[in-house]
Amino acid sequence: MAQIGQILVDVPTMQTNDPYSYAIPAELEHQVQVGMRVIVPFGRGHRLVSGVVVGLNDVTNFDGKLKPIETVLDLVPVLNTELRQLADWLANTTYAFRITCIQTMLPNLLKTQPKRQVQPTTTLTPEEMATYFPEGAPRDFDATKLDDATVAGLLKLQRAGKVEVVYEVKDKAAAKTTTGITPALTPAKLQEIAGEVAKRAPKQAELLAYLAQMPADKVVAQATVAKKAGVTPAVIGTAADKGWLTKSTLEVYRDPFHQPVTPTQPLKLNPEQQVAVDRITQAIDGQKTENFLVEGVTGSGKTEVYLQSIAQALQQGRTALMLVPEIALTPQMVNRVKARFGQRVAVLHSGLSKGEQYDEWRRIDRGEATVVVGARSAVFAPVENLGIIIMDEEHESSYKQDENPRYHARDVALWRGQYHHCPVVLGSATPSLETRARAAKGLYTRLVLSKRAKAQPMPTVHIVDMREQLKQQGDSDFSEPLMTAIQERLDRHEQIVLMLNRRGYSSFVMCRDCGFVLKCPNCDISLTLHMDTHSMKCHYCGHEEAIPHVCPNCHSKKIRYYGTGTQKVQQALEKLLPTARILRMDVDSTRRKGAHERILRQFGEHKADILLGTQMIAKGLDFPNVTLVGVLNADTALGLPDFRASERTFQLLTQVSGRAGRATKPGEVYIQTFNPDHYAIQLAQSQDYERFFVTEMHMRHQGSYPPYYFAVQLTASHEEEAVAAKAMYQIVDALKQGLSKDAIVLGPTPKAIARVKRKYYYQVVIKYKREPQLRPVLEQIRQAAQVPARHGLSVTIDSEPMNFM
DNA sequence: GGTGCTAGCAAT
DNA sequence: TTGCTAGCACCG
Repeated sequence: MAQIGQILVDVPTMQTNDPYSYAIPAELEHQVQVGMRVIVPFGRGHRLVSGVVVGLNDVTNFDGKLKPIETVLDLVPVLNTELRQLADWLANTTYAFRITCIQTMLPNLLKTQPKRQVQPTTTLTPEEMATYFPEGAPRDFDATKLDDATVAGLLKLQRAGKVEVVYEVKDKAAAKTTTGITPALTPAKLQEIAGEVAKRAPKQAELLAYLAQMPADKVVAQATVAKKAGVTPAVIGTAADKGWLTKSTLEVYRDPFHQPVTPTQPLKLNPEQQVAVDRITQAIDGQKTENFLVEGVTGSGKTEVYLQSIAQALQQGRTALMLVPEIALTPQMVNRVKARFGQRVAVLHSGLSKGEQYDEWRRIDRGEATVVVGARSAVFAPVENLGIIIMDEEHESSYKQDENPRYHARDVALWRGQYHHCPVVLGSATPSLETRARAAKGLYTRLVLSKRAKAQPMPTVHIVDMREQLKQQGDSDFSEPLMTAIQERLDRHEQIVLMLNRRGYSSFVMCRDCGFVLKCPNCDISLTLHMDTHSMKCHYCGHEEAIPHVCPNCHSKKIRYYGTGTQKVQQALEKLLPTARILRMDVDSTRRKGAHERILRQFGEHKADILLGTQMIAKGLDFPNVTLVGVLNADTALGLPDFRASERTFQLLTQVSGRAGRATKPGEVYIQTFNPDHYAIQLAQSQDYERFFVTEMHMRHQGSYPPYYFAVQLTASHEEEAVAAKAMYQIVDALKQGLSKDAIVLGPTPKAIARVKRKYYYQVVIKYKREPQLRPVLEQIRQAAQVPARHGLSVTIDSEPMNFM
């Protein structure tokens, strides 16, 4: 039996990025296994922290005295070999701490919560009690939440030995339980007693009869027994007292799916779909790590290809993982998978409560669910024996996490595909340039679905030149052609989707006399007007203040609103079309849990004529009665200083256009723009992805951008601008010394939004093709950033960033 | 991330 | 000389 455990402690620092050795006490010898969470003492005090066992052995090269493991938190390992290896790989490629990677992979409830408290060791004076323990002892001791005087006072008492600090590590993992029932006697005996009590206690007799036919080794929930036997829990209680049955604690799963779904059968495939399914299933059968790009126009039946490929994997006795963007994880999508695979499906996404997430995770971990559908973090689902991994809407930027570890789910999916020798299928109507370029190089097998499955025509796309509109009819959010088209649909009782592109655009307050714009006191951006709360809000830090009536700068009363928010558009639209029923969907109207689904359901039931929303309406919606899509401002994102601006605009316009005319009725799209000649808009009109790809690749080549170059972004932030800037200049020096002449180092520059949450941001972008020294140089920068991190300077490294701004 | 050690400094 | 604070290495 192993004497020593290698533990990764839950302290995210450079020095603790390698495991520490701990002694395994005799009583835990048979409990501790690799992959389990433990609690260990750490540091010079008696602080307790949680950790994860990453190795067991009998020797260690640490020659000090080992501390013993305090507690084992798990009965079964929470991380298998694959996920432990994956965590190491992730830490290396994203420059994140190993423990942070592990935490990211586990469901929320498995993250432990350390708690620090203080309690008196001797009798304190009444004054001391009153100042430091007004609510009694022990009390919480969280230095970040207490004022300095209290902290200093308590530390003083501690030095005097009058109080002590105690630690606790709370494990939040809790399975939901219910009372379970098992018969305590043989069926014959139960029947005998039933006969005896039949006259006096008919209910008890009924229960006994039910118990008699229950399988002896099975535990049934009390609620089920009560319902099936037609008795109240009280009767069961009496029966338990008489020794006829035993009660036990039964673990149950919280079921996030309340409505039953009608099962579906595989649909007939068109020739293109058939080829795709054949190629993918070949790879599944051959246990081959072959990666596919399924490039299919909206409505081409990608989902059916996914479902039939999954079916093949299941038939081979293997499992399937399907990733979708969070926003597309609507009941519509989930139901399609559930309808095909029923109880075998587990769903993971942020809409579930933490308890539900944990339960779904355990169903997967125990092999009870063999199909997993989920958003980004579901790529870490503990599925074993994977037969296929699917990533829908592969180009979505939400697959990249924008906090540590800054991983891209696509890379993780490819890693797991290699580990399991199974195909990875990337699907999109508008693949990311990176993916499409890799397919061109032969790294992915490209499968094209060019035809709409139900043979509907593609929608007709019109471009409305808003410069002309401005000259003719003045400043309005609605052009004349769009209004005519809307009116037509209203007359025909058809539905309309209107999209307001919010990226880089919002309504702000400006003074017409002096040009003063109301800005956030913490961040470097203007405040956004919110009519629902009648306030000005900062979208970066959440700062909120009253709407000014007088200009704070020149005291003029001519302070007005500019820009276009969804609320303002809704009001304008209501004025123009008083009879139309309008539903609004944006960050504000969907903040409450379930609001998103409710709005979509209402629209699906035709309880509204117009769905007005931001980007979130562009994805995955399928409403047959929608025959018109209007994009109010196509080009607001084009002006952003980001090399992906064109790609994003093209993708968004193509996607939202796909919402029109999905059934028998033909669809029309109106795109309002001030840049009608821009290639992203022109090619979105002709729905020509290939030409867009070629054009954009040319632009990327010209600018030495991905996918021609790799990119790493480094950011330094500090409350004082000079500190952040200085740190970044030092980093640039280190980069220039360590990297080859071929590496392009851009910056340092202040970020486009230089100040967020009271901190200033400076960044550098490295572009390179081959840079063997990159990793060691970045590791060195990371190491050097440890010390100043104590003084509020944070340095982040983002490999292949999604936002260049 | 938290801690006790150490150096440096001011109050006594 | 003592008391306190800031900076810092270290935690198994």
